Amino acid sequence: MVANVNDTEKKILDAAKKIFELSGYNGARMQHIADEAGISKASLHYYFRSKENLFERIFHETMEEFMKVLSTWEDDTYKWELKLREFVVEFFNFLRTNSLLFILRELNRNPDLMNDRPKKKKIGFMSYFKNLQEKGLIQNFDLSLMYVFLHSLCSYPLINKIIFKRILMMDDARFDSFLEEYPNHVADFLILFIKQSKTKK
Amino acid sequence: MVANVNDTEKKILDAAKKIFELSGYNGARMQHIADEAGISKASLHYYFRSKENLFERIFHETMEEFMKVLSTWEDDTYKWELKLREFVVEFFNFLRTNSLLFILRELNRNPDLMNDRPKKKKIGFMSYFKNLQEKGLIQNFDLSLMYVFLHSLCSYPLINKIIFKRILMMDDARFDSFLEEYPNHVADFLILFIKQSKTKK
DNA sequence: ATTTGGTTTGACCAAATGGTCAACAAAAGT
DNA sequence: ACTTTTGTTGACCATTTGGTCAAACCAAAT
Repeated sequence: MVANVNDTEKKILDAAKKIFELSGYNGARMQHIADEAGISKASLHYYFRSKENLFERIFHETMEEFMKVLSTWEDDTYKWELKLREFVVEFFNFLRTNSLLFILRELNRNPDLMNDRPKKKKIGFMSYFKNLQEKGLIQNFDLSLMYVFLHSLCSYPLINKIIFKRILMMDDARFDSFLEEYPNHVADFLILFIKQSKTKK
Repeated sequence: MVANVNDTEKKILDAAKKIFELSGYNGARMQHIADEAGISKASLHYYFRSKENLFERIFHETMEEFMKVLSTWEDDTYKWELKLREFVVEFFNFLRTNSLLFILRELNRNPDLMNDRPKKKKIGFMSYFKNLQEKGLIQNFDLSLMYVFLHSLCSYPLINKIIFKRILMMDDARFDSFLEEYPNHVADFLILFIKQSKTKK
């Protein structure tokens, strides 16, 4: 029986994402991807002309999802403390199931991957807090710094899991329960950071 | 003229570190390493039996340097705020010239690389602050959390350079000057974090 | 039943790559 | 001077790997 085209394509994309994330572009083998998708290598090449081709598809789709989560800063009526906490929790959970290390590794290998992307119009985070600053609801501190803090605190614990577990002597269960509470601590911390910040530039 | 053995070995290690950091284990080519070191591929194999062999040498040496910097918490007479700030600045500058992404990427590829290592006796950071807590100089908050914060804030901006530059719309010069002041902001933040922390466990 | 057009695959290929080896070169003993 | 040990290398090898292709397969249209 011949599977539906889109079905096969989906199986390939799922398999490819898994293998690329696990092994990176250079470590991934077309044969492994084919095996994982349950098809022949020749079929794989029938759907995607080349490894490069397939890889770029996966990479850009992952970036797309990533950017989508980052742009959920539409102004609503929450207090900003709540909004920030909600974002941190959501962002963190997204990162838990999407390998950011994959993105970083491949971007480091080939920075051009970034240039291929369409220019992003606006950063949700930036305009949201700029707005608060203009309204005088929070102090006029450096938003770039806070952006970097936010991302660092959310991303790094997940890509550095192995080392943290080892150094903090936590087994998987302990570390997982640590991660469970973690985003709320991050939110606490960022809120504190904002509230105590003095105006400067 | 035949170069000194140790000299050649050094050239190889330097070349290998450069190539491995740039391309990762799977992306690195023995020929490239040989070229970079200015010797033949056969000579490379004369000094290091295999790629795996050479790689592990580089990996463990890098880990060693890394751990050395992390252990500079010998108790001295500084106020802890000063000590912390000094550590952050030093650690951050170390990270600027040593690719941590390399470590993370390869550890992700093969977690056993960590198990090969001799067990580390003590984490300088932990005992230093535990000591302060026992003396009642700081509150009794969760040190693991602060450890993760410290590392995340120091490490991530450097391994995520490419994306941050793009999103914050900074050119190399702007981003470099941002990084110049950065560790002091991190120190400010961590000090604030410690001072306002309530006792909990 | 036959044709048609898309899908699937085993077999195969050329290039790349880690690794070997015999021969040679340079130092170091003697 | 000579022998031995240590370095060095071009040529070569076996395997892996991305990619191709002709033949087979299959569902739907005729």
